[in-house]
Amino acid sequence: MSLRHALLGLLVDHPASGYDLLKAFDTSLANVWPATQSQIYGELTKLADNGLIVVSEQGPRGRKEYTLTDTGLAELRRWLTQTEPQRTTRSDVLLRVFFLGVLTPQQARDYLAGQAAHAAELHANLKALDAAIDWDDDNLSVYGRIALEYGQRFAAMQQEWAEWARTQVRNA
Amino acid sequence: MSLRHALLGLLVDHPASGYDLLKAFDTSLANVWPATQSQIYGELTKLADNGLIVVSEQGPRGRKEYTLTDTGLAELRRWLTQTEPQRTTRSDVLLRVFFLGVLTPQQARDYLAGQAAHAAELHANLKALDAAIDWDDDNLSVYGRIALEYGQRFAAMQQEWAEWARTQVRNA
DNA sequence: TCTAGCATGTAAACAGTTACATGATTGC
DNA sequence: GCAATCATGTAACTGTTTACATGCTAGA
Repeated sequence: MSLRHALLGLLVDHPASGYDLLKAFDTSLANVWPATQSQIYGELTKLADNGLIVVSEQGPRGRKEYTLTDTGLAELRRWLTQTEPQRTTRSDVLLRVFFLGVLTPQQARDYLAGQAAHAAELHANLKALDAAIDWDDDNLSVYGRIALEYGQRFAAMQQEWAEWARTQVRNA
Repeated sequence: MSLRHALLGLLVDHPASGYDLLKAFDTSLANVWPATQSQIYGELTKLADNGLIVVSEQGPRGRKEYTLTDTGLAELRRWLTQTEPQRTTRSDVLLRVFFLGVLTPQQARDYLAGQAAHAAELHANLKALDAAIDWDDDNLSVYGRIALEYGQRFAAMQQEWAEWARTQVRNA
C-alpha cells in the first residue's frame, strides 16, 4: 500500500494537515499517485493510530497538523530500501489497441491519432511546467526534476509511438 | 470498468472458457491489464446475465465455453469509439523517486541503478519475444505488434531515464 | 495409480471512488 | 451578509487480491 508511504514522504521536513496533503496530491503527485480526500483522511487516522505520525498542532476549523515521528521516518526508509516497487500497471489506452481490429482501419487510425494528440498536449504542458519552475539544487529540486523528466520522456515516447502506430494500420 | 471489455475483446472470433481466458490474461494481457481467476469467473457470469456473451457449449469438467453475442460486439465497439480511455495511472517506481532525498546519495543511486537494470531486462525479454513471434499481416498480428512495440519503447525509455537520473544525484 | 493440469466457484479483505454531510473562517 | 475556501468525516459502492474449496480427466 503506497498511499501510506506517500503520506509519510510528504510529511518529511514539514508538518501538514489533511487538507494541505490533499492539495499536494492534487498538484505534484496527481500524475504519479492520485488520491481522494476520503482516502487521505482515513489513512492519516490510521497512521496516527499506529504512531507513524502525530497530531502536533490543532488550528482553527478543526485543523489537525500532523508531524512525522521517528518511527514513521524509519518506516519510510524501510519501504524505500527494503521493499521492491510494485510494477503491476494497467493501461486502458493500450488495452484498446489489442481490440482495434473490430473497428474499421479509419476508426483505428483516428484512435491512434487521438492518443498522439493527447500525448503531445501532455508533453507541452510538462515542458512548460519545467520551464516555469525555478529549480535550485536542494533535494526537492533534484528529485522533483528527475520525476518531471520522466513525465516528459514518457509523453514524448507515447506521442512518437502513436504516430508510428498510425502508419502501421493499412486498409484491409 | 475495462475488465469487462477486455473479456469481450478476447471473445471476438473465438469462443473460450473462463480457463482459456485466464491463460490469455496471464500471457498476452499480463502487462496491460492483469486479472485474477476470481475476477474473470465473476465477470463472465455477469456478462452472461446481461446477454453480452452466451454459454455456447458445455464440455468435460464443467467447462463452459462462452461466445460473444451481437449485443456484446456492439458494446465493445461502443466502448472503443464512444468512450475515452481512462488515464489515471499509479507508479510506485516514480513515487519513490520523490522521496529519495531521505536516503543517502549512494542509496538513491543504487535505487535508480536497480530500476535501470530492471528496465533493461524487460526490454531484452520483449525484444526476444518480438523476434520469436512469427508475425503475419492479419489484424491480431498488426495490433499485437503495435502493443509489443509500445512495451519495447517504454522499457527503453525507462532504462535511459534511470541511467540519466543516476548521474543527476550528487553527493550532498 | 497417481500426478499434472483442466475447470469452476465463493468468501473475506483491501484499495479506491463517489457522494453525502457538516461546519468554521476569511476577505470582500 | 455572502461567497470562497478551509477543514474534516462517513457511507455506499466498485474493483482487485488472496485464500479457500471442490472435483474431473488425460496421460505417464
